[in-house]
Amino acid sequence: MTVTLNRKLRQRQEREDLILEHAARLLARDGFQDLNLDELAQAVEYSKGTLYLHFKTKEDLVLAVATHALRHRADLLERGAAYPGSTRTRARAMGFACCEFTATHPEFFTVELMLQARSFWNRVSKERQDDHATETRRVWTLLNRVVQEAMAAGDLPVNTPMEDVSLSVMAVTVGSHCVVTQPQLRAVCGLSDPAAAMLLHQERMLDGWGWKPIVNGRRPTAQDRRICKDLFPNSTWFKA
Amino acid sequence: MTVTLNRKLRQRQEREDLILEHAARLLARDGFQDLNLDELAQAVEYSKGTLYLHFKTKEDLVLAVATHALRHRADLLERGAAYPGSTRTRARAMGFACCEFTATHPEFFTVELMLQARSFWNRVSKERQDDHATETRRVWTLLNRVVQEAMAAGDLPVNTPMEDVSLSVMAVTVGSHCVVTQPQLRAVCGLSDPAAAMLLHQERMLDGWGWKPIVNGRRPTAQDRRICKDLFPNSTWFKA
DNA sequence: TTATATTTTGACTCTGAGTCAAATTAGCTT
DNA sequence: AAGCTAATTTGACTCAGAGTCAAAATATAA
Repeated sequence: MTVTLNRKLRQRQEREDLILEHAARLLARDGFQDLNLDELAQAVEYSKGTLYLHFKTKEDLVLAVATHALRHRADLLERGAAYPGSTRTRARAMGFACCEFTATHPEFFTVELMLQARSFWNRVSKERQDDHATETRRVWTLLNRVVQEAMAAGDLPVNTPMEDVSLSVMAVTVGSHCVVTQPQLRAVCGLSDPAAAMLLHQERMLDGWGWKPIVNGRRPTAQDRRICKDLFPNSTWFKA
Repeated sequence: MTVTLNRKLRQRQEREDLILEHAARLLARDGFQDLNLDELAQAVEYSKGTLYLHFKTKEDLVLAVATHALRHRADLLERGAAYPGSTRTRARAMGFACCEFTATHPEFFTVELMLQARSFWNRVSKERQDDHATETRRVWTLLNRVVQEAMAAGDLPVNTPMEDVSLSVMAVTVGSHCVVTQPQLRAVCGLSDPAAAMLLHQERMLDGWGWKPIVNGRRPTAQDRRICKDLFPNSTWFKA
């Protein structure tokens, strides 16, 4: 009885994961607009009707993909935040976590930008909204904690507005991705490595808040290599 | 003969401007997805067919709106860049220009984010692509020039990578808007004034590059008020 | 094996972008 | 002004794809 019910729930969850996995792949390839639910149904070998047993709308499905990715992002950031060393070292480790994340979830930022649209949130179920809010809060809390600790450790001026620091780091992260990804702009400026640009901008932002730097020079690559090796041994994006 | 032709071209341009004006309004209200071309046709009192005499696709139309806004943005930034004073003062004036711009063109950043999508650029005419590239280049050149001058004036360390500075400023600008506009995040962090957040993050980014600040304190509002009064006398967003 | 409940399906509806043959309007000529 | 032709404008139509739901398929119970 309950055994059967459990198995069913598990199977349902497995199917949902399968859908999300393929959806993420197609999103990365085609973007939101060109994501075709008939094609997705074909890919997962279920009917379109079945997709709608899991998700209220296309937007709902895509939000689920985003939240799934965001959860992974929070996980990576947690690993970064736990790296031994000064607060600035940990901040950098979190920067690397962002790089690792963008490499493993190329669909995320594309989708993240959809989340701006009022119309998007109107078409989304309450539960998935809450799920997304939960993961957002996780990331937010994580950032705030490190900023807090930096102030406590004297690595950041006391009375620095904690929330502004966190917000600015988030802003520069998503913004770097936007800017570096935009085709028109890439044509104009020399196309730099997205991961490197994101890291660089994050570092300058932290400097801007007066966060005590790791070293005075600009290229402490020895430590960088170590962090990457320790935290993300399979990373492909790290250019030493 | 030529007189007639000129009049026709002028009327065509006027009609296009009318369409763009209404499209911008509807975009700000509804976003890209919910912008309805039947409704737009009704609003401008022309048929849908006529819209398609001007624009290849919905994306083409929206890109035209974006480019129109971007041109205005470049104009405002030019005014900011020409403000008398140190390079840092001018940089701040350009920050105010961004605020003025977001206030007057609320549709822009919404649309700007569409420009990430591969599918978007596939559906757009070559000419409008070029128009957009031109204005993008204007903004880019403007930023680079100020950065260059800052280095020449000794306000920025020599050998600062000019393009990285410009890119980071663009990133933090668009990123701030993204982050502050996203509903989920606004719920999590205290909702701050978007214009203020954007300015603050820009300033910290410039500090991060070691751009010599205007004063050492955090609130040089007397000069701020003067800049705003001089450049954007009708601005509604400035909170002194 | 049959009856009933649950799950899955894909043909269908409906919306809205994009098209194009027909209607309208403007320009020219007598 | 009337008639003719070219240019312009139109809106009913097509088509793609999101979302629905009655019917088919499958699982469970008796």
